[in-house]
Amino acid sequence: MDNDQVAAILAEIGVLLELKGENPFKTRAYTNAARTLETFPERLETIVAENRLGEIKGFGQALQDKITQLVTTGSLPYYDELKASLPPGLLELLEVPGLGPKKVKILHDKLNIASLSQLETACQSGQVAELPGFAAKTQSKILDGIAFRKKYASHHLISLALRTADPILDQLRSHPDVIRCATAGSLRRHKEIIGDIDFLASSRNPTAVIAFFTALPGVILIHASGDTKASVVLEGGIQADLRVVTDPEFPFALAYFTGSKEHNIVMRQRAIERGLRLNEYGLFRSNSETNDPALLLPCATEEEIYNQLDLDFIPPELRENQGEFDAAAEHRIPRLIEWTELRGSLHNHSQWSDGRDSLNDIIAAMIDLGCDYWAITDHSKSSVQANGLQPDRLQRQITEIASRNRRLADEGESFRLLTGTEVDILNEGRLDFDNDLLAQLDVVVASIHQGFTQSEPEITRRLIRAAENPFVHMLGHLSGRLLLERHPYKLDAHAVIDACAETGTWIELNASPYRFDLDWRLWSYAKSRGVKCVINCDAHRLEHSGFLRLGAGIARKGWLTKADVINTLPLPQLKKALAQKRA
DNA sequence: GCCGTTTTCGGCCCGACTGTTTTCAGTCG
Repeated sequence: MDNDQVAAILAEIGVLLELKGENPFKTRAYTNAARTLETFPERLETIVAENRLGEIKGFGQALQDKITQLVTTGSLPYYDELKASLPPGLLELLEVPGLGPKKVKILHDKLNIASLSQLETACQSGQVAELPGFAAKTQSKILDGIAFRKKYASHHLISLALRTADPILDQLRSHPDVIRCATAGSLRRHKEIIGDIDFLASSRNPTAVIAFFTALPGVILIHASGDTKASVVLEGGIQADLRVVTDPEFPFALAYFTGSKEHNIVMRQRAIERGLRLNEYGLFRSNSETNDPALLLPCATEEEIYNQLDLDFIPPELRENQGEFDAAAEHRIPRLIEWTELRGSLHNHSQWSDGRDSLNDIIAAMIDLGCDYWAITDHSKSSVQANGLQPDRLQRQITEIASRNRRLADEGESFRLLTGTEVDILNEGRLDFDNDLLAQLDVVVASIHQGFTQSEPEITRRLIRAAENPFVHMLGHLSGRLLLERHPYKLDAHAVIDACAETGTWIELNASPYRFDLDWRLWSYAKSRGVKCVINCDAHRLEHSGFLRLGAGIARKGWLTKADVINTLPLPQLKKALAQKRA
């Protein structure tokens, strides 16, 4: 079993223990261990073989034994027994808003409810309202929650969340009672999938701001509305929370509500170690219970809060408790890449295959955007569904791009189109074009578009063979996932990264918000192996050039700097880098 | 289940809101 599989099982054990009513700190130990493994840079197989599990913080004897069993035997009787002791439907009950482990346990113990449909029936017949701790209001809230769940997704792509949040942010900022306003939470941390949108505002009149927010035209449902906090559902089904604080409290609240939860826990612990108390209202001297203003250490910005805790500023994208505290304490937080440092994209499509736009339109738009170059990497012949190019059409496209570039040169324009292909990786790792043809192209991206159901060793081998081809510059969308739609195919990403390191092959960070592939959690491993990143739009229409910005956000989450990303290079240096593998 | 120079037990982040309660438990973030 690999890291992800073990992490998934530990996370499920955490939830199952919660449902059993176990000690919450025990359940947290499993949840924390799962989280650690999700982003752990080394392969568990290696760690177990070298008997180093105990060196990982939070991995005590019990967890070490269980993980070792999972990695070496592929199964864990403790988990199987735990799972068998509870009906599988209980897990989905937890997804109903307002239902936590305690209430689910009561529903199961008293009414033998073990699925969403059973819960719906019991609510409709009024049985749920009779239970201790439940009443009419809870019952109808559960019914609303089940109906809502049928109608809307609970998770959303960051691109949709940004489109939803930006206009609301503008409206809040224009309200006369709002002093400062920002988004926080997973949106500010630039997670690829967003559960809800968190807004934070400072004001002397929170009631007015809350009233304004809950009355916005996009609000279709109000979950909760108090003096300083409101929770609503917006059109499209995204939940949005607003918290209103005083202006001096704003930086503390911004840090607090940006999270992540795991990051905040460490922040609080650091405060306690220094005889301080940190919460969303401030950083206070002494451990007294009250938020006494006389004991406040005023901080005008988030950076000052970090400094008070002997840390350098930690950019929101890194606040996942994934090593940022050690780095910040030792002044090792890198200067993360900015999207404006990107000079172009090396994986894009045109109307020659399944893109929408002509070469001329692409040239005009990308010059307008300020790019130095833009590679046209249309699909290869086997991608019939995407109108992939036969070799003769690709030859014609090479000629046409050359003539466009001559015209650009004549006009004194420095922008250039680059020729290229997104060549299919076929079975056994053969490529869809001959090396003779690939050798004529500026940029070769190799990607898998078929044979998704092959075994992990087969797919891993295909990708490694593609990396070994001297004409392949980079591997495209490595895992093949489509966020919220399609799981990645099975592959050993660490082994492929190792092969890229050995062959000098780059890995794409596909910046389409449906992909963000390679996942940000794997970039620190890739970086540690010296593998370079290319942030590509995989543009199929002009507006997809906006993905550069989103992709840079994901690269920042992966701790990448300008030097780690190939397409920050100006054209002459890029051409040298492209020639390097072939030489 | 984890952790530890106040160490093998007794802690483990903390506050807002809701609903069901006659003072608080559960959920959420």
